[in-house]
Amino acid sequence: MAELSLTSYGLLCLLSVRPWSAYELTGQVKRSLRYFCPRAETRLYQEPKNLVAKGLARARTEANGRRTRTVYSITPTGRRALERWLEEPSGPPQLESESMLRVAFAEIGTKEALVRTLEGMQAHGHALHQQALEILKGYLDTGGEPFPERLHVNALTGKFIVDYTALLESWARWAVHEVEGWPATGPAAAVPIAWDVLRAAAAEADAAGEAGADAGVADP
Amino acid sequence: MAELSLTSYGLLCLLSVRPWSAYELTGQVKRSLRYFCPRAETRLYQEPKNLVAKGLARARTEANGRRTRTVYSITPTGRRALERWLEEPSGPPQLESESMLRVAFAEIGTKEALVRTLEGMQAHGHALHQQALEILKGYLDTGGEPFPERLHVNALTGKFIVDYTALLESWARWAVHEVEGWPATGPAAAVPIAWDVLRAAAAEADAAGEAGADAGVADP
DNA sequence: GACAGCATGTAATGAGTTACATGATTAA
DNA sequence: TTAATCATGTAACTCATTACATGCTGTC
Repeated sequence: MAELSLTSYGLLCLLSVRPWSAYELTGQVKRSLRYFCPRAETRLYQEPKNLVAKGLARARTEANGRRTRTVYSITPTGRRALERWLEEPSGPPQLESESMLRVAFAEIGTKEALVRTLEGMQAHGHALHQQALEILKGYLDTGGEPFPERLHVNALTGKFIVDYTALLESWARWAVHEVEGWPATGPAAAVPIAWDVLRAAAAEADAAGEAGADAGVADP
Repeated sequence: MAELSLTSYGLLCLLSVRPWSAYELTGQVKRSLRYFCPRAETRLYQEPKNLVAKGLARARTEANGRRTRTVYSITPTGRRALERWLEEPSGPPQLESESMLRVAFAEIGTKEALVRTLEGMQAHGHALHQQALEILKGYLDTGGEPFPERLHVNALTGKFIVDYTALLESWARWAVHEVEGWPATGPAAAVPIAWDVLRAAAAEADAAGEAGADAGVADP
C-alpha cells in the first residue's frame, strides 16, 4: 500500500466535505488550503486521478457544452483512509522563504536591495493578513457559511493564519525600521544595533519562559 | 542561462562566506538555513555539482584516508550571480504543515487524535524555539562567533526565527486549551467557543490595525 | 575486533512545476 | 467580433526525497 502525499490527503479532506470538480478544488485551495499546503493549480487536476486509481475517490464525468468536466467524490475506502491518517503522527511544519534567504545574506548586496526585499515582505504579509481577516469576518457575518458545521475547526486554523500573517507583516515592518539605522549592509556600524536586538530577543524570551513555563523545562 | 533553484542560491550564499566541504554544508544548513530553506542532506551533496557545472563554484578534491572529500568554493562569476540575485524580487514565503491540515479537518477523527496532533505541534515548536534561543545566546556569549562579521544580519533573521517558533508553540498551547473545552470533534457544542474565538481574533486585528496602521490602508 | 556513529557519496523514483493548448463565457 | 477571463486539461521536465552503499574513527 503505497504512501499518499500531503496533497492527496489535502484533497481527500476537501472531498470529505462534499464532491467537487477539479476546478472547484482549485478555488477551495486558493481560499484556505494554500495557507498550509500550497500547490500549483495543475497539480489539482492531476492528483485526483491518483485518488481514483487507489479507490479512494470516484470520478463522474459531466458534459458541459463541448467539453467535459470531472466531478470527484470520496468513497467509503477513502473515508477510512482519512480516519487512519488522522491518527498518525505529523511531520514538522516547513517554512520556505526566498526573502529571508536574501535578508540572511544581505551583506553581499546593497542597502537599497535589502530594504526593497523587506518592503516586499511587509506588503505581502499585509495582503495575506487582510485576506485572512476577510475570511474570518465572512464567517462572523454569514453564520459560518459556506460550511457552518465546520466553524469550530475553521476558528482554530483561522486564528493561526491570522497570527502567522500578522507576524510576517510586523516582523518586516520592524526590520525595515532597524535597517534604516544602518549606514550600509556591511558589518561596520550595524553591530551596536545588532547587540541591542539580540539582547532584547533573549530577554523577551526569558520573560515569556518564566511567565508561561510548564512543558519540557527542567530548571526554573 | 538557466534559472537556479533556491537551493542553489542558498548554498552559494554559504559559499560566499567561506569554502566548505559537502558534509560541512549539511551541518551549516541544519544550524541555520533549514529554518527557511529545509532540504534533505543528500541534496547538499548533489547541488554543488550543479554550481560547478555552471561555473559558479569550484570543487577541490582532497584525499582523507582512502576516501576523497570535495571542498567547494565560490568563483567570481558565482559572486556576481549572487549580487544580481539579491536585486531581484522574491517569491512569497510558503508554509507547509501536515499538522495544520489534520487540525483543519479534525471533525473526521477523534478528539484524542486532535489533542495528540496539537501536543505534537506544541512540543515541536518548543524544541525549535529552544534551539533558536540557544543560537542567539551563543552569539551573545561568544561575540558573534563563528562569523562575527555576520552578526547584524543574523540578528535580523534570528529575531524572525525566535518569533516564528514562539508562535508555533503558543498557538498550539492555546489550541489544546480550547479543544479541551469541546465535548467532541463534531460541530455540536463547540460552536459557542468558536464564535468567541472568531470575535476575539477580529477585535484584536481591528485594534492592531488602528494602532499600527500606516501602509496600504485607505481609510483611517 | 565488533559495533556505533560520523562522513561521503550514487541511483532510482516520485512529486510538483512550467509551459502549452484549447473550449466556453462575458464585456467592450 | 475581438479580447479578456474563466474553465479544463496534457506533456515535459526539474527538483527533491528515499533507499542504498561504503569507508573511516573511536570505544568497549
